[in-house]
Amino acid sequence: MAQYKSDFLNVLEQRGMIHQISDAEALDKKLSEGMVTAYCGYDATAKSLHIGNLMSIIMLHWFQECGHRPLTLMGGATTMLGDPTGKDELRQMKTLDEINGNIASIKTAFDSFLTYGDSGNGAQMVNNADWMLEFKYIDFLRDYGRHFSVNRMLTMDSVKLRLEREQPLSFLEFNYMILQAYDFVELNKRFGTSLQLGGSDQWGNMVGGIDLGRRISGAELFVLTCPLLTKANGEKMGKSVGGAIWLNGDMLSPYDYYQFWRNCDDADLSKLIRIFTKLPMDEITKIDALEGAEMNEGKKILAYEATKWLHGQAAADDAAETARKTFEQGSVGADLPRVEVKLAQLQGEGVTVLQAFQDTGLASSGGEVKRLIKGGGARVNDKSLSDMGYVLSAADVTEDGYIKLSSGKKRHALLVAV
RNA sequence: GGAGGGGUGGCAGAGCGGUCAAAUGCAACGGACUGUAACUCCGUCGUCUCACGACUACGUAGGUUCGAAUCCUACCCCCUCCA
Repeated sequence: MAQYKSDFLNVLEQRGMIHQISDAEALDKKLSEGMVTAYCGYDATAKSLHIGNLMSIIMLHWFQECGHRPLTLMGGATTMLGDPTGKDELRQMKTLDEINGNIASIKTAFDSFLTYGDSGNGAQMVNNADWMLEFKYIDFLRDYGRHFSVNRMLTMDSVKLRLEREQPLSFLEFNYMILQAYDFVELNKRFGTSLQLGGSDQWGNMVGGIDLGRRISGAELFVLTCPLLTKANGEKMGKSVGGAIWLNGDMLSPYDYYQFWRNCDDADLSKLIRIFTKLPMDEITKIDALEGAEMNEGKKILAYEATKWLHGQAAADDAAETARKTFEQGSVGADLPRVEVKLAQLQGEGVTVLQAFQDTGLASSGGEVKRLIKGGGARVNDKSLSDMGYVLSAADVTEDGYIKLSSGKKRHALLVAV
């Protein structure tokens, strides 16, 4: 394991977050000599970032923690181009309003990891729409286009692989690396940014910025990538029952977020806890030593710490408590998803389980509920349900005022009588 | 602009006039086993009824057929080669 002079690189190294560095030695030197400004770019395609973006945010966190200044670059302009990769006929171009709304919404997650401020090493949020929307095509080509060799671009993995597999590659996409390279140079000009962080899949584009910087202004720029987050079995990480693991609480509840980490593979625990919690290394080492069923304790710590970091202590406590009650006591926690029903309706015609399971989001169609019941995975108040025509009535409401519905062992929801 | 190939379920990828709601793999969901793990095994996997059956689906719109994802026409999109 390499030893670095700078705190930042040492921290990342310890936590297994370094994949490649453009010039490790020179960067290390620079970082140890004084404050450096670094950035990482994010798309504003959704209202929330997801777990795939989290590692880079955490890199920025440590960066700031080590006394440097992080910038979060929102791709306000680049997002407007839409993601051309999708095969959908209607590649949805986002409107400026949508994008700006997304950006505002996304920022809430950053706040958990970075301290924004104008002075010292306060983090700053910037938006490439501020400079890109005004581009004049001809000027841009003259000033920057000439620095890019198509021959070279064709040899980059992102392009080469696509061409080899005979996959379509639009001109738009082909330009992405140029725009991204330009961002780096612009940020260097505006903020003295000299380091770009990102995922290893971005390496090619990021390095493009180094070259451009050298040609345009002779600036010495660096790039550092983190490994791509994959599960031990090689699958991409970041999906759960409901879909993507969003960082915003209104897109994915803290409880679900907690459960996501709680359910990680044994083989990933050690890796994840280093990256996604800020536990000191000596505690992490202890957790590394856990074996077999003991690892569940480690996973609880991972889940708790990761949730705490993102959603705060109170939310993490609630999530942990709900998980404990639900799984260890078989009772009910406050954080389980709940849906209201009118008491009068329960007393009257009642609610079919078919409907109830759909209302609570445990199933998306009547057929799915039926299959669930057939397979023996549906439960009402923890009692296995076999009658698919069953109608919930007031009699099913527990003394606490709800009906607990479960799909399998892990997914629960409450129907609350009001 | 010319020639050819193609658009099928979340993805990949068969089918090429009826037996196709559409093989197979992956993903997903449930069950068993467990440690709220992994592995393995079993079941499910368009909607509605769930028993039969009905309906909607194979780029879009028409057409030919008793009958089409499969044939024809037009349109849209993608790919390859030539110019």
